[in-house]
Amino acid sequence: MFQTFIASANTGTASPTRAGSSGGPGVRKGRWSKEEDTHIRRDQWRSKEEDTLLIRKGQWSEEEDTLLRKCINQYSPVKWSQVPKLAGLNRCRKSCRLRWVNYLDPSIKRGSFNEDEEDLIIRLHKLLGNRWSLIAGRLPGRTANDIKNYWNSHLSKRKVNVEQRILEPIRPKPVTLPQNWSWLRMKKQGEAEPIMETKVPDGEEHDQWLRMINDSKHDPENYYTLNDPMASNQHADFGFECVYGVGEEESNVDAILQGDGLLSDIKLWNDSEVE
DNA sequence: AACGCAATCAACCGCCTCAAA
DNA sequence: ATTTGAGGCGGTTGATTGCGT
Repeated sequence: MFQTFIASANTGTASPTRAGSSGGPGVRKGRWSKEEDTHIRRDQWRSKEEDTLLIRKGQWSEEEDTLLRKCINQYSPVKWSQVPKLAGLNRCRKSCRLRWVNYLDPSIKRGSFNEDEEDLIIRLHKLLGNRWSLIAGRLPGRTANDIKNYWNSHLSKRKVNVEQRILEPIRPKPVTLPQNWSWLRMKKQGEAEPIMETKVPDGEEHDQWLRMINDSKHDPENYYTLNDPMASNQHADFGFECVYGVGEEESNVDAILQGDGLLSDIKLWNDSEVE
């Protein structure tokens, strides 16, 4: 089915113009050409078992896609290390996995990102930085690779803009909140710049907010002191968990997203918006 | 039509973590 | 305690595509 090629025993390379990791004069470097790619060459990701094989690289053919789809559908859940063998593919496990998770998985959403998704990516990137898989986890049907590519090709162009609005990813840290509770202005400790603005919710959402705060009061892990922000004009020292919900980082993010209403009014802002 | 440049994105690379041996 | 294998991740590359000249 695939071309075979006898590799050099020393270098393991399939092309006479290529060498092993040590390289050397006259040796071609950089991306493998299409022509070279028709040869089957070594794969650095491979396991010991795979080491005995000559693994294909480069663009996937329709035939390979079909084999991989068939294999996953038939054997799922399956160990990726077994996929090449089961599928009859001369690809390494990692290549198979990547092809599936980034392209073949039927749950993957194709097409351009809409405004909502874009907005969500910006907000999540502000919170999480370049943790693409976490971000992808909150955009159904989108892969980490797609989001990363989209960020790098589209959103990073607006980086200057974004950076004016977002000073840094939010990290749990104690802050002092001002007396004006119609909105909260949080400041980075020791710095003057406010990093975000949000409104304290009212009505039922306010009750939810207070419950969350009260619950967290009794959590010995919390490092902040707490006053009821709506009950008085006192200052209160908070950790960001207080705003986002107490727990692991992920659940904090969930709190932001699920608590729409509680926190949907999170607003990125620049200096011109500061009172 | 031909060329050059920029943008896009699939795929590769190297590293990390974790579990099992 | 150490080694090994597997899965997963973010960064990067380079082929392809699109667009302007």
